[in-house]
This record gives sequence, C-alpha cells and structure tokens, in this order.
Amino acid sequence: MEKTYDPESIEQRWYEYWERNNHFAPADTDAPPYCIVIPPPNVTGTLHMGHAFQDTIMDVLTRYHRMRGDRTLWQPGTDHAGIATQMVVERQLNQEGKTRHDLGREAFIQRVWEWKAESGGTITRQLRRMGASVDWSRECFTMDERLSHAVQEVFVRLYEDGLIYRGKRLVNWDPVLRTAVSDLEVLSEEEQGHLWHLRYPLSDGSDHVIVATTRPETMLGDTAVAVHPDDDRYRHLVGRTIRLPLAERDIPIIADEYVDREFGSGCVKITPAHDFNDYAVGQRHDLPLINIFTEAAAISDQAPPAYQGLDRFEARERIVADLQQQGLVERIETHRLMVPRGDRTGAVIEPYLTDQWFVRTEPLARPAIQAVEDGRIRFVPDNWKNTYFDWMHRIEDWCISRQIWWGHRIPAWYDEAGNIFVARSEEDARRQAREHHGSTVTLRRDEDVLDTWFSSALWPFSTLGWPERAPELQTFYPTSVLVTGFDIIFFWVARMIMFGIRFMDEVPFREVYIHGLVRDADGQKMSKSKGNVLDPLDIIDGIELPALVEKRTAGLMQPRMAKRIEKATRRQFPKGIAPHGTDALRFTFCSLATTGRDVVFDMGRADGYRNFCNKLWNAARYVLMNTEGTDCGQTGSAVHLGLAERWIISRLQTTEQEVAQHIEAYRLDLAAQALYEFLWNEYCDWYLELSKPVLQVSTDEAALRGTRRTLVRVLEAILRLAHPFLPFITEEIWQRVSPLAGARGDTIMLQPYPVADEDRRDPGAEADIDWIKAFILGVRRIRGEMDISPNRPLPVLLQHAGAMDRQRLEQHGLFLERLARLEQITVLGEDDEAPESAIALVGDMQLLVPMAGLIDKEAELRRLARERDKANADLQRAQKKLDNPDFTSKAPATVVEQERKRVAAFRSVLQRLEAQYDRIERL
RNA sequence: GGGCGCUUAGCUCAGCCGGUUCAGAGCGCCUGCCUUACAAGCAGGAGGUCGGAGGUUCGAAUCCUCCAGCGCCCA
Repeated sequence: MEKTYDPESIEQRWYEYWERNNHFAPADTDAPPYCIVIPPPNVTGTLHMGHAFQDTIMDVLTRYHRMRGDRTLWQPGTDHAGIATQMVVERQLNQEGKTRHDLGREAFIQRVWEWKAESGGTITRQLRRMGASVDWSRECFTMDERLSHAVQEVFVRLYEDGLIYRGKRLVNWDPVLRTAVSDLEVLSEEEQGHLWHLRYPLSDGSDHVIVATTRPETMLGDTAVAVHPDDDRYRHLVGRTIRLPLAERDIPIIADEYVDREFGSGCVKITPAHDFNDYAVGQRHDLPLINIFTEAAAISDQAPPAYQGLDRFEARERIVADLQQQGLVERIETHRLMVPRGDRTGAVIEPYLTDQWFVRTEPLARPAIQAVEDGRIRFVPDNWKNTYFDWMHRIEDWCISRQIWWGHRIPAWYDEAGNIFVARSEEDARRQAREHHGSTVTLRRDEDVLDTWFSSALWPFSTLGWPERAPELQTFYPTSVLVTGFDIIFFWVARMIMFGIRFMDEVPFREVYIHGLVRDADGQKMSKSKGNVLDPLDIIDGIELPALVEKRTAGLMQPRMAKRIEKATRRQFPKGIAPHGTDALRFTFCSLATTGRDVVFDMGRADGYRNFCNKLWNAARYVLMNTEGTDCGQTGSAVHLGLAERWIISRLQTTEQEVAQHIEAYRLDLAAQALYEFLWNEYCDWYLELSKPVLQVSTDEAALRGTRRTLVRVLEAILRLAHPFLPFITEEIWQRVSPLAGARGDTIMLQPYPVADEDRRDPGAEADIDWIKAFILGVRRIRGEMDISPNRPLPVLLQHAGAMDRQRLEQHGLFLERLARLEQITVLGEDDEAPESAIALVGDMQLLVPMAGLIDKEAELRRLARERDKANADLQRAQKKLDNPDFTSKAPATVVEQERKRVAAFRSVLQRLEAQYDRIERL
C-alpha cells in the first residue's frame, strides 16, 4: 500500500467496477424491498452542494439497506426543468441574435433536445463521482416517451374526474418569460418604493378624493374607487362617480369592507384586472375588468392612445408627470412595500388576467392530510408535518399551465367555437369533436405546457412503470423514504402525496426525511450571484486559487460583484482548495446531517475527515504489514484471544449497535461520530498500540494468531460498518484485507452489514483495559506536564496497590511498560518509605514517579494544585447535594447511594493530593 | 400579523423525553516529540457561570413562562 492515502487513484476505478458488474441493481430475492426515488435534478444542470449532501444521505441509506440484505432500489432520473432549461437555451439563441420565435416551436424544441444531448450527461457523471449507487439501468427522464405518457394519462384522468378545469383568472404573470407561474414561484420581498397620493375629481367637478397607490400606472385600468362603508368622511360620496383622469372615464365610488380606513386617505382605487384584492372587490361589485397590459407588461390598446406601447415603468413616469402637470398629485412619499418577483427571472410579477388550467386541489388535499395525520406518512424530524399541514389546510387551486414550449404539452384541443376536447391522442380528440358536432371540424391543440412540478408529482410511480402494472411498481411502491429539503415540501412533497394517493390508492413513501440546506462558512445561502458557491467536485479533486476565482466570477449577472467576490474568495481560500476525495466529502456531509435546518459547510471539517480517511488507510497498512503472509487463524489453527483482543471485540459490538441504531433514526451525524471515535480513539489509539508488544515480544503462536486475527477481523468489520459512508476507501482496503479475515466476495458493497453480538461483549475486559488506560494516562500526564522526554524510560513505584491491582499488574505489565515507556515497576509495601515523587491516582492506588533529577518542584506543585482544586470542586458539589435533607429523602436510593460513593472517592483523592502537595512543598 | 426554529469552548456543531459521561467532538490555539501504520501524525495542555430573568423539582444545559438577539416560512 502507498504510504499516504490518495483518493484520486482509487475512487473512479471502483465505481466503474461496481457499475460494470451491475452491483447497484436490486437483488433478485424475496427479501423485504427498500426503495428511494431520487429527487430528479435538472437534466442539464450541474451538481451543487445541496445535491451532493442529499445524494450522500440517500446513498448511505441505500448502501446500508443493501448490505442488510434488503431488495434495494435507488431509482435515478432527471427532470426536464421546463422554465430553467428553456431560459438557458433562449439565452444561447439571444447570443446568436435570435429569439425562440425566429425558430418556431418545433425547431426550438429540437434545439433544447440538442442542448440536453450535449450537456445532459454532466450531472449524472457527477453523481457517479459522488459514489451514488443508483440503478442506472432504470434511469428515467421526465420527458421520456413513457413518462410523458404517464403525465398525459394523469392529466386526462383528472380532467375526466372533474379535478382539472380551465378558467380565466388572475394569475401570477412573469412578463419576461411571458408565462403564468404558480404562487410558489413568486418571491415577495420588501423593497423601497413610493406612495403616490393622487387627486381624483368627482365627475361633476364639485369635489375630489385622494387615493394612495404604489402603482400609479395601473390607474388607467381603474374601474372604481372604494371607501369603507362605515367611514363617515366618505359616506356621502358612495354612489357618485369619479372622472378618472387621463382615461377620462366615469367610475363609481363604492363601499367595501376590504378598505383599510387607516391606510392613506382611506380611499382606494380599484383596478380589478391588475390586483388580487381589487379583483375580489370587482367580483363583489360586478365591476368591469380593463386589462391595460400586454403579455410583456407594456401598456395595451385598452388604455388611452398616449400611453400605448410604453413599458410599465416608463408609463409610470409619464403618467405621474402628466398628473402633476394637471395638478392632480397631492404628494409623493417614500414607502416600503412588498414587491413580488419571479424566482427565475427576478422580474416584477404582474397579476394578469388569462386563461389557464388549474387542478382542483381541495379533494386531493383531504386524503393527503389524512395520510400524515394517521401516520401512514411520517416526517423526520417530526415538526415538519406542521409546515405541511399549514400549507395543506390553506391550499389553493394549482395553476398548472405554462406559456412556454419546453415541457409536456397539454393534451387539450379546441374547435373554432372554443369547445375543449381533452384526450389521450389527437385522433381521440377528433372523435370526441365529431361526436359533439355530428361532423368533422378543425381542431387546434392547446399551446401550453404543464408546470414541471406536475410531472414531478407522479415521479414515485411513473418511474416505477405506471400506468403499466409493472412488477417494480408492485414491489417498490410505496417507496421507503423520500429524502429532500424543507424548501420543497409544498412544491413537491405535498403534490406527490396527493397524486400518489389518487392514482395508486396508497401513499408514495412511508417516511419523509427532511434535511437542512447547505450554506457557506458564513451561514449564507450559496448562490451563483453571491459568488459563494462551492463545487463538490472541487472539494473532491481540489482547485487552485486562480481557477476558483475565475470560476466564481465568470458569467455573473452583475459583473460589478466580481471584485468583491474575488476578495472574499481569496480571503476564505488563500491556497485554493486541497483535494479531499469523495469519501472525505461524504463523511463531512454525514457528520453535518444533524436535525438543524442549516448546514454550515466548514472546510475545516472536510480537512479533518480527509485525515480520518488517512488514518483508516494507515491503520490498514499497519494491519497488512503484520498479517499478510502470516497465519491469522483463518485456516483453523489454535487461536488465543488476550485481554486487548477481548476488549476491542467487545467495544466493536457497542459500535456496531450504535451505528446501526443511528442510521435507522436518520442521525447520520451520530453514526459518523460513533464510527470516528471507535476507529480513531479505540482501534488506532489503543488496540493497535496494545497489539505491538504482543507482536514484538510474544512467542506464543496461538496468542500471535489471536492478535493477528483480531487485527484483521476487527478492521474488516470496521470497513463494512463504514462502507455506506466511505464506499471507496473501504472497498479498496477490503479487497486486500478480506481474504485474511476469511471473508469471501467480489465486493464489500454486497457483504452483510455488521450486527452486534451481545455474547461478545466483555465487561471484565473493558474494566481491565480501563485500568490499564488510567495507569498509562497517569504516567503520560506526569511526563507531559513535567516536560520529560517521551524517549526517557521512567521508573514507577506503586503505593496502596490492592489485590486486583497486583493481579492486573502481573498479567498486563507488558502493556504498561511498553505504552507508558517504563523502566521498571516497583510495588511498595504498606510500610515502605516512598521517595519524593510526582503522583498520579489509579483508583485507590497511587502511582509514583520519583523526582530525583527529573521533576521540577514548582511544576509539580502547580500540577497538583490544579488537580486538587478540581477534586475539591467536585467534592463540594457532591457534598452539597448530600447535605440537603430533601435530596436524601426524596431522591431515589440508588442516586443517593451513588452520590455517597462519589463523595467518598473525591474525598480520598483530595486527601492524597493535599498530602502530596504538602510533602512536595516541604522539600 | 400567524407559525416554526436557533442562541453550549475562538469557529462549526453534538448533548436537551430532567441526577457518572453538568459539561462533550472536530477544527483552531499552547507545550513537547520526525517513537519503523500515519507529521494529513503522536503525547500532554489551556479554554465555556450551556443568550438573559423567573418558575417547576430534592435536583435543569436538559421541562414551563417571559425577555433579548438572530433566522426561516406563511399572510
């Protein structure tokens, strides 16, 4: 083995091996199924930290269950990401000086497919680099013919059941994309704006009212002015009319409870075609709707000619100027208001009146709520169900049509009279039309496509073969768990539950594991525009600083940010990013997978876990150096297990139990920590060290075999235990180690996951080792604090050694001498005079290192004082408890007894430390 | 305005269905070591009144209330 762990040289090789040998496919057995469907990433996208984190979690679960023997399927696939992908291709066209309209629909879609062919492999390649053990033979794409068919089938059935309808409604309109978007795709944030107070004259010229608005340009579409019915200031005006300035139309003054008397003048303009609240008011009062905007949010021909064709913001300026000229602007204030923006374009969203398709959600939501209420679906952590319920109880109909081209085209046809025929094929639509009309008529297909989330909503069953009665569907649906971020509970999770129950009559997954969102070291959300994104592959492979800066500053929407980003990057990564390897990155993600909602990515953690991999690597080197070519007992020769062997095997059981328990509870952080501590702090720090004296000096063949066998077997178990977290390094080492451990197989990934064996726990061995550790630690502390060279062998005297101490000394003296580097150990009789010494306590026994020529008096006094103070503090605290009669009378007897023992122990320790302190001080 | 969450060592985080891991881990820091698995290491060490104030309890970082600060989601 190489001296230093080099992930690059091993990782890809093993992935190719696994994939080539079809090890990711579910086993062909009757074992219980376990299935995760991947949240499909954008097919033309690239892997970001969130993906890498999420995929690591899913892969750990998948590999764990596969090793447990379950029939395990991790179903992969990608999403066509309608709007995002279309935008990318449109941007490419723009650079060629073209628009999608120049190409036409068919050619444009062709162009998107070309782009998909070109860039579509990127994210799946990256998924492979992460070690994701998905069954590639089952890879799906939402726009595949089969899945498109499923989407169409769902649409038609919902329509036939009256759960999909078409209607003219006010929707959120993105004037840049020129499409409707759902309310979830609109982000409202507070921005600085103005409040214009406008003077609206009564039609008869006798008076005027003041209306306040944040959007003066919409006044062209006003069809009323409203006041509160109980507002005495305006009661006399209700029923009269306003002469709307600029438009020169007469509009009524109406009374409606919606008006907030405290806001502005208490008088509001009503623009039903351009505001959600006004729309509702308009409905109540039967007001006309005047649509003054085009699809691009320019002023339409419904407005006065002077403004037609102006962009909405230009129009605002012109209108305000014109009103000012007429003396109709009372005043202008600065005002903070919520501005809705499209999550893709950042454009200000317009409430816009159009024909759209909607899913009637209420009947779907009811059973979906029920499924979580009665526990058929469990959220982990549990609190997230509140978020789910909150949304589901107030759910609104879902606008599913999008005025873009890339996506599933809505299977609806219209005749010239506007009748709708929803059908599974054009032929079927024609047949319906013929039946309706009694003759053949011309049909026109709906131009719109479906919201991308519509196809995602059927992902758990469409990927498994629905609507066919595929065997995979029978086996793996409902899937076991959905792993996702809380940001898409509404977008995706809720909709999958609704559709799953509707079409499969069963929930899509039993559990929903919600993980946190990955943020940068400052806790900021990672985003391209902030220039703080990390590419998981750069952490795996490493990247030089100039390349990192270049990557972060290239293609920015706001080029002026480049300087700041560069500076921050140079500050945070002065040396670029060192290569860490996939395993280390995965382990980092696991250790960060706590129950919190933010995952702050700290490169220091990744460094630490790369070191951890190196530790494992070197432990394996040590084991192989001492076992390869030797008899490790695998052929059945006699084997004797010493104390250290029995101890490490016992500790292994505890670790196996903990790791499995934590994985089952979705606490990968705790599982990772248990693994880390066992490998480093027990196996490496102690067992490997304890094995050295045996291997170096023992002549007992059975004991030697026992040590070698234990070195190899425990390592082999660690590898299997760690494999879900660290797939590559464990495979690499396992291939060398497994024959020595008597294990057989082509790959570690199909080996059984370790299961704790209670019979192999050995409390006696653990107690003995604890004693040995206390002894060695005592000597080391004296050495460290007295600045005695670790090379210098020390004599040690023992006072008050009990029978047990003597016995342990007898049996395990070799360990003590070697690990504490002792010259000799002398047991003093009770009457023997001890020389002045530095002291350490091992239970009741005192461990003395004579001071002659070695120990600095002042240093030893400082050290004793520190230990004395600590013991004293412990004693005081425990004594205080016992002094409280309420404690002794009310606390459980065992607790009281325990406290008494502690007090006795502290007191004894304290006494000896004080005595020792006094003695040294008198020197 | 409604809901949720967070505040533990310099940094990132565990612990939180009450009492031996009432204070932990990694990184960082200090001291000494290139000891034939590993300097990406070894040995030792410093560092926190667990946001603040009350309350429940024999006993609270751990349960309750209020306050402060931060954050997220929904109106």
